[in-house]
Amino acid sequence: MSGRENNAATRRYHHGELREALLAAAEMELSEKGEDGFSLRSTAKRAGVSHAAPAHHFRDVTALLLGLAQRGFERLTATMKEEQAEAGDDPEALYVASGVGYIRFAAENPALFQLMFGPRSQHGVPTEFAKAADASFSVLVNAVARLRGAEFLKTEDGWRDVAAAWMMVHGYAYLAIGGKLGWLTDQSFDRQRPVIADMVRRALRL
Amino acid sequence: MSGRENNAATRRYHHGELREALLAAAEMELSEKGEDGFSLRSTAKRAGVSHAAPAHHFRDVTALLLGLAQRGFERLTATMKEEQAEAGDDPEALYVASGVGYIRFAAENPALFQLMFGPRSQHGVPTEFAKAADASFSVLVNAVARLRGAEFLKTEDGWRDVAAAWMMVHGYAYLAIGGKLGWLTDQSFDRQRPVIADMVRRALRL
DNA sequence: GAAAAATCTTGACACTGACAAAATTGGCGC
DNA sequence: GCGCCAATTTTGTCAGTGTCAAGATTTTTC
Repeated sequence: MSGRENNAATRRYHHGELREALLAAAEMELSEKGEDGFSLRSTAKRAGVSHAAPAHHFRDVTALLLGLAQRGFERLTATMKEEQAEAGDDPEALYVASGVGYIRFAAENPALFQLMFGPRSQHGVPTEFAKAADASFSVLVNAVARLRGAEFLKTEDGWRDVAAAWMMVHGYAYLAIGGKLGWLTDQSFDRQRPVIADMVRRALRL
Repeated sequence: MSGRENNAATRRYHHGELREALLAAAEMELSEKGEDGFSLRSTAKRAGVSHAAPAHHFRDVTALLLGLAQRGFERLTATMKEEQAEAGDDPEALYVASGVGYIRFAAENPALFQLMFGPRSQHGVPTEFAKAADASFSVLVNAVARLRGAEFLKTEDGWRDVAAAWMMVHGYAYLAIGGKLGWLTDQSFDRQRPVIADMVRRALRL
């Protein structure tokens, strides 16, 4: 025997997967306490290591949160593609589905979503982070491209369409999280779908 | 003489207007260091008082920031009405102007704007705060009402219009602040106005 | 199998927000 | 004028935070 059971992993001196464990612990910490109230020491405790252990995997607390946000973008991309997959291949349905996925992710991961677009994620982010964020953005861009044509996207009006779509879904997501849309968000997400579809279509005047 | 000059006020033992001075200092602190990095002790120092002085005017740091956010909403309301005043009395121009004001305020006070809609301002806010926030919202609601008719606003479709308008301006504001709209925000605000008008009109399919 | 690198722990430091107790001041009745 | 009370501010303290340095332990490499 060798005392190899613990919270998150086999618990020897060298954890082995501490980086992953820290990200998982950080997500729990984030969704429980919010970005304010988030504590590095507390997440370390959650992962079953000492308070200084994270330093070898993340330079500082911002680096940890940025790593978490990066994972968030990857999952956001996945959620949008998920919705797309269930929408068939009609371009308009595909476009709407992208927006629905965006908003569903935000509703299911409110604290994480706010972190992904919060002040920490704005200036001077590492390249990998920017790539993950761009990938999410691209899902929307591609959906609009399939609807309007790839050529159109190179024009000013094309970018306006993309921007409008993004603004609309982002605004929906943010206000919903903030509880400003009580008459909507009191209902189940499935009952919001037609409203979301309406909103998303407005952005492109569909 | 009586040693009555200092940073913010006349600097006797009883400050006299400490509450105001703290809010002013807090806004500087916020725009310089952001919501992360905001320090109560540092703002107290800015206002020229000891670290525990704010306690008698604000229960804790959240109460101070909420007071600041409340002022923010009052100024947001003012900015929207300002734009309305310069827009004549055409209902559509009035509606567009409301959105422009919303976005201009956000662009001019990014950190404050994020505070006003951040996690701190979401659950269990004091009544006065909610009133100030509602007042800002009402400017938009009234603009839509003047455009669509007050009766229409009581219907589901009416609320959808209001929500769509809010989502669009909020999304624009947030993405602009986050630097996601570089091709737009690199330009002066006045050159953004036609784009903003376009976006805001999309929300109501005008 | 020993040396080197990576990983984790312990200990320390300055800083933070919050609380308690003492000090200072302004306002009130007299 | 005087004295007392309440409001305000200061000083002192405490637990908790993020980060750094040094030591302990393990894995890897040669």
